[in-house]
Amino acid sequence: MNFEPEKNLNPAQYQAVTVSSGPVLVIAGAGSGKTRTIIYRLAYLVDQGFDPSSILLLTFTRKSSQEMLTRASNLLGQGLHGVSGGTFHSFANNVLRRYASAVNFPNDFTILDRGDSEEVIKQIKDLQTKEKKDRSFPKKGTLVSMISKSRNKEISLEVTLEKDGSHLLPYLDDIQAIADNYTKFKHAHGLLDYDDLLFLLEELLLERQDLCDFLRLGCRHILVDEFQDTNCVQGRIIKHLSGPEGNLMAVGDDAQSIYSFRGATVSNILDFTKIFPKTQVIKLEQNYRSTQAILHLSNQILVGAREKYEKKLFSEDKQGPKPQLLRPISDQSQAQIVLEKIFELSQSVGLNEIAVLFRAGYQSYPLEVILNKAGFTFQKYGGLKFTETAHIKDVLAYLRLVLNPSDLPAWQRVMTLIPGIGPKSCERLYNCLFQEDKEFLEKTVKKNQELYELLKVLDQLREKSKQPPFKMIEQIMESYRSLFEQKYRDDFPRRIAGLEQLSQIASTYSDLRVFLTDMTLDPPEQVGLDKNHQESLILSTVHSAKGLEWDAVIILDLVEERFPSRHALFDSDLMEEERRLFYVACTRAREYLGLSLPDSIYSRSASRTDPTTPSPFIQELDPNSYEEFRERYSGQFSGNNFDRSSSQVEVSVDPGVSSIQDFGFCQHKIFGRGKVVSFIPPNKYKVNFPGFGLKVIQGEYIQMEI
DNA sequence: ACCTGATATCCGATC
DNA sequence: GATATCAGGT
Repeated sequence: MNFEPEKNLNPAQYQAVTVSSGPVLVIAGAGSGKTRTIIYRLAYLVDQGFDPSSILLLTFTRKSSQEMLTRASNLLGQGLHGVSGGTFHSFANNVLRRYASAVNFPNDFTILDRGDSEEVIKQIKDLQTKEKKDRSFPKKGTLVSMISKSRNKEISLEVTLEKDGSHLLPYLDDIQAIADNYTKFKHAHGLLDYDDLLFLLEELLLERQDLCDFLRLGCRHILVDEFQDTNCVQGRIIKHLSGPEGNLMAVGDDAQSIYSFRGATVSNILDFTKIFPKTQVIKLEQNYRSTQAILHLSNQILVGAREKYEKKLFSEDKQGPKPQLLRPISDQSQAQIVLEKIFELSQSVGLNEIAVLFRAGYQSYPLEVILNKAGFTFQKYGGLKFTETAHIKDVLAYLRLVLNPSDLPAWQRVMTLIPGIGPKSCERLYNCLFQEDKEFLEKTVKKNQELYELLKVLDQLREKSKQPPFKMIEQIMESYRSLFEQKYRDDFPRRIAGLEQLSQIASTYSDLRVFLTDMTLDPPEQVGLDKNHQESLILSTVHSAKGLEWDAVIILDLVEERFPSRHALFDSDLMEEERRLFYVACTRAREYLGLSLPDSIYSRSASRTDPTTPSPFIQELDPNSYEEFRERYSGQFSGNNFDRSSSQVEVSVDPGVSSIQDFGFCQHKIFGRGKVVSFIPPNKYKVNFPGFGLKVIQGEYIQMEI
């Protein structure tokens, strides 16, 4: 047995692992062995004789909770059966599957994913705005975002719009009405979206003391990972569950809070000690992951951050090369240069130890094309999920109807596959299903062989709802195939492969309900083409890279309007979050960090190439903390071209291409001290003020520091 | 009345 | 690349 905490942990980690009870807050800096600490904590609790089934482990993904449990049981040499682990949403789901009826909701509800919610919203919107055809009316995606954001942040729609989309304020009443109807609709059809899962769980805990007490038996020890990304309801749920004993350990890092758009609030961490007065705070400050050079650069990013829990990350002197600032001429050549860099890196580290990170899913597109051409296998995290493709959703909709016949969105999916049936006919048919008067239904079925087929299959499935899910998929495929062929004539083979994969995934499940829940709550990432599980490069959004680490990391598009995202440019809170996001990205790297900053970017809307402005986060860095490499017009980018002084010279050669210059800091009467980022002729400056964001200011209003 | 196919606009991250 | 609307077909 190798469970020897005193040997394998540093003093702070050891303290966190063996702390006796009561509320504990662990502030764990990036790479400080946070996962390791949680794993040892789990093992320790069981080793101390606590019943595994009284432990609840809440993590950000199900995968990470499973991994932690496996590693903990390896450590102990005994299984950890009975520990409940998963995300907040999956925990809520598990409780509500049993007790939703206690708060007046059917136990066999269907969970709506983002796309489902959008469909519902769209219909409500169409119904409401029948007469007007207003082109600037918010689209379904925007509507869902706003409504969800208002719920997650627990502020009114009005305030949400004021803060995040003031141009939509004229539509406030319409949006409010849509939101209200959306709630009614979900209730009428037994549907819950992600947010509902949490709020309904809270309602249950509040209103049913008996159930709350019962559930607490399984939560004598609660461990919450990534606590900085919990929102208000999640905070309250934990408080209810931990009860008066408060055996709660929250682990997180305020500097890595990157989910404010989902209502996550750092105040859950910052106010923790107020909510749980007897809290012990333990800080893990030793970084084991990154080299000194990477850590040095990353720490600089946080220098300008506004509010933070004081902590100082330090590391053993782990040596390594300076981070590199790669400066391709365009975003197109960026793909080429990154490919070459990957190739170079792959000589010394495995492909699966290299990751390319970016702010938004579409930014990896040019790189993906080039990687495919070059025959590199890669896996992409973030972006479109496997279950979000139309044909997969079609099949899942059949299955949803087996469990919840009042799931109107699912009916619409399967019925509108049939030629001649659109949303309107579907709704009429749907109403017939639940009414005495079946005339319209019978008439349509007689006329429409395919509809008859569909209903027959669904009846068969419902009769045998206990059979394994993959069997059901087989049956569905028989009737679905011809509809499918008509609908997806163009890229038939790829989609067929997807359905086979779905069937394969399904074959690992015996229960339909569990299968469907996992597909919405924890969908498989895009299933790659590499069947033999060969090691492959990782492409990932920064958000999806949370908690992961690689030997080599390259970050794309460190350019204003991309990273930081355009949305954040003039909102100081969002700007702070972009900063933390960049911090998270950099601290994923162990040995090599590459920052790519293209000088120009192709804009599809204008169909031309525009010069870029370097990201303010790059401009704030001390130029000595990285090495700069420029792509030459004359030939391919290579390390031999490296010439530090040349970057200054090239500015005069090509004025269209901006360059990084150190303008130093300045003072402003209102905004305080800020980093001057660029000079805008004739006499303005762009300045980044910590806490206020990027501002363009007249020269006479600021005072330069010497 | 309702469904289907063709053309202008907008683009964030996730459970 | 998706979404939203408009025009033509049953």
